[in-house]
Amino acid sequence: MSLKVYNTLSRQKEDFEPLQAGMVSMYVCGPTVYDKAHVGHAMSSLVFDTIRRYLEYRGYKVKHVMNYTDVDDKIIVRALREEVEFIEVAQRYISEYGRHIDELNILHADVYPRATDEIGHIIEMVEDLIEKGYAYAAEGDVYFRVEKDDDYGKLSRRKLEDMQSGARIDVDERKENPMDFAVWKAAKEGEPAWGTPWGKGRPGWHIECSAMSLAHLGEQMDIHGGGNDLVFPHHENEIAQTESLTDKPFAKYWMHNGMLQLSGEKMSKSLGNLITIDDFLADHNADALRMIILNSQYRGPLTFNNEVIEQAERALERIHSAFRPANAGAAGLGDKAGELQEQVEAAKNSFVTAMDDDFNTPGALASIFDLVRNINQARDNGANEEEMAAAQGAIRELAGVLGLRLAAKDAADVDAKPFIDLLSQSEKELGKSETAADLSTAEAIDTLLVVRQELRAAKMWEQSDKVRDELAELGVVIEDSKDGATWRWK
RNA sequence: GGCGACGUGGCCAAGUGGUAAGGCAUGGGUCUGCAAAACCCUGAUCACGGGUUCAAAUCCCGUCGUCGCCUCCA
Repeated sequence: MSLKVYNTLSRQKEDFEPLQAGMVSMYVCGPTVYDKAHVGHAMSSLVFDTIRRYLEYRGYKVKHVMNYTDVDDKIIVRALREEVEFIEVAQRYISEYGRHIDELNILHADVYPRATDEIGHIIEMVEDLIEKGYAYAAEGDVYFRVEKDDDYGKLSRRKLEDMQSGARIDVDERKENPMDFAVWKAAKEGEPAWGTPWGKGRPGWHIECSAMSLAHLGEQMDIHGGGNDLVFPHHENEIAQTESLTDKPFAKYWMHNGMLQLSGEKMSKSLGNLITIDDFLADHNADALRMIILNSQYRGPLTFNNEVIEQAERALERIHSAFRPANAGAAGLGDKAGELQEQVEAAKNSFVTAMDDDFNTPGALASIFDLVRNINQARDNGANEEEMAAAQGAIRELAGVLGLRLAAKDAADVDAKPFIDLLSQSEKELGKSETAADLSTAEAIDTLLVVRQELRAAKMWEQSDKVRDELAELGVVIEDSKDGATWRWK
């Protein structure tokens, strides 16, 4: 069993062998913080969180770095519009993204470097590039000299000639080659700027990641990740800059997640067809978003729409069904308990096999669903709590590797009043004296079930169904069985 | 125009040479006063056309379609 990882650089799945045995360094390009983050950003963070979790499950010690781009044109534009300092805009959205990371159950990176905190490193790097002839200053801007870089284009598989002929960019007279890109930008009046030997200015977009990864992970790293829209020019340029200086392969494995598709198009700020993370979480659980992402292979495009959200929520309910308690009076599986244990082993093995194949999360989910079925079958066959516990623990463990919380709603977080009202109403109809009004939510629901049972015993179907219907409106599902009724949160 | 990815049952989606995982939905059944859940059963030859092979969804060529990048972008 060995882990295979698809490397954008080679366009092939390769055996995963980190530079240092047992250790993995991983740098993921984070957002440019000029606006609210959308579910596409979340997808990237969730994909690499899952990769990290699995690497850790496989026993690797992972050093995870995710940067924030906190100075760029769009941030500056926004700050001017709001009449605040650019850093204020950046800080606002960095704080917000940090909150999303927790809401989405994404493990914290070891470092969250920000461009403006590392200007010193960046300037040093630009100086080095100029000194070695890989970059040149022109009226305060500094450009990378692509023709000096023999293998420029190797990541995105482009040739300089092809790009020049089809390029939609304006030819800048100051560039030696139209494809030369800025590593440093001269500041215009009123823009944030830092002093350098070639004038006041700010970093180009690509140089920050090079400088920060160099500072935090060294000259080489194992995994460099991001959305596949970053392959060119961002990552291509990072490679050009960094390898020109170090003369060593920058990242061993380049990993890119596919784009989330909303109504057939990439969700992006410029297209204006985005759903923010806040929008999504206002109506749905974080597990639902993760489920959608896990259901497809990370490299491919991801269909995102209301139907898919609904399907993911139903699929989660299915996983939750494995955690329902044993049937009342379960006799136990006895000799047959071994079968469930074998099924647990089988599920774990197929989970690892799937994940080892370039993080095939849909396959991993299939293993979990198979085990869910096995548990439910065992319950139907009379398994007791103890017999189900190990299998349920395995579901929790494997789902946890995928970052699913599977948290049950806690009755203590729900206001008891509507349930108590419903209870006294029902008791009135039954002609009973009313129960004390200081019940907890859970107690009120338990008592409602008792009352409903009395109504049913009296064949007062209309009234008993009303209790069920009204509880359903409050989010409580009642399930009858021959051993009595149980309830759960929908 | 250049580069790249993709097209699998109603929907989402694995599978990249030996006759197609999983989830959602549908229909039937068990259970049930009814319902819900769970469980059982139920359906695809893999965009289209050629070719290679004993054998292809899986390799090659072509066609059509969708999408991404080439400009800021997860």
